[in-house]
Amino acid sequence: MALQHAIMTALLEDDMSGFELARAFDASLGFFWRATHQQIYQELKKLSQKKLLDSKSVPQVGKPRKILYAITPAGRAAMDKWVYEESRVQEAKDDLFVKLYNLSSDNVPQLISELERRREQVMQRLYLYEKIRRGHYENPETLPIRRKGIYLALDWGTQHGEQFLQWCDGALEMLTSCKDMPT
Amino acid sequence: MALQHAIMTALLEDDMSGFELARAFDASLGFFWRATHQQIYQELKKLSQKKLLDSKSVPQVGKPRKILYAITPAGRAAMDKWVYEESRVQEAKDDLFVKLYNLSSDNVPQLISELERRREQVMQRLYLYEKIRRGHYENPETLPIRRKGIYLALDWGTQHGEQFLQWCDGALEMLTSCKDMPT
DNA sequence: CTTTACATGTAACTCGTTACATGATTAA
DNA sequence: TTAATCATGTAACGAGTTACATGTAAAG
Repeated sequence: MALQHAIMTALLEDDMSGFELARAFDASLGFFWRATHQQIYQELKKLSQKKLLDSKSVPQVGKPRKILYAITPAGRAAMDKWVYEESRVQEAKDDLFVKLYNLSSDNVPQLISELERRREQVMQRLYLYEKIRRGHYENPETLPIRRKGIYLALDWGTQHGEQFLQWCDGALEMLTSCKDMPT
Repeated sequence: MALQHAIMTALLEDDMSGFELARAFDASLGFFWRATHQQIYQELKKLSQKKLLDSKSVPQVGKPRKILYAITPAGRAAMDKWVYEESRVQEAKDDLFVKLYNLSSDNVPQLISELERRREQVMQRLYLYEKIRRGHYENPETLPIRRKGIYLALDWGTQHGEQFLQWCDGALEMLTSCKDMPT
């Protein structure tokens, strides 16, 4: 049920529409909890029904009307409570490693290209993190406390990405040597 | 649909019952794709229906009967095909970082203890990896190719865990200084 | 006689994905 | 008039979780 909490997290900063939330997820929170717009719209509806969010239709000039959501006092209380609760352990789910369990002389080239693809994706993500860091998190010690939390999350993302690249290089080396001298 | 593939991966090595599979997941494959016994039993049934697995009831002495599953030629073919397919990007889903986005002077102590809890869990996992490595993967270069893949997966797990510990220490330091001098 | 390990399941529910559907406004 | 951006949804399905249910056999 963390998507609901991720949505409310974003709404603590600013009132937003479903569409704006979807963009906000793409730009930041979604690094740690991905969501499609469909799911966001559904969860917004549920949160409204539970009175954790208020909604109002806002007409716009030159654009279709949007539905703005704002967190209610009950919503804030629910968030405070949630942060206090113990979260369950992160779930390990990644095809890539299951595929590695299936490594054979036949599929080495396939796994090499899969790793190269992942490597490229992770590098792109790292560029993005670097851009955000330079733009908003140059001096972490001087940030207000809320921003420090975000900084720490992004810092994890950065280190995690760098670690992946490092591992990936070693893995590619090993796989390449498998390909060259198959047994 | 990767749980089905993870199950077949395990069955490539050995015929197993649902119960044995659940244990195998706890001991190794589950590091990368967690599953409960309920889900495993359900997926085994589906895989049997699709003729990717054969099942037979095996009586045992001193224990209840078990249902042994074996991968069929069609199952092997499906696995080969799956490894060849492009896997979708890994899904980022972790409460912890969403909670960090909610950092405030009120919940700093809570997040500190959450991090300490995680740190402990990761250390335990690292001990386990280390034990496995010493037992079975001392000389990765000399392993048969399939085992090299598993080695690489475990190696990723190890590096990933170590990276987390490192990040965690930095994060705890920052959070502790927040607690000491609140603004 | 009680606990632990072995062994297999069902039902209800929530979460997440994919495909489909609609429509306004602006710029080329 | 066509494409791009903004904006909100529904329906069907598949994946995953939680709670519940049942029973055998060994060991203490």
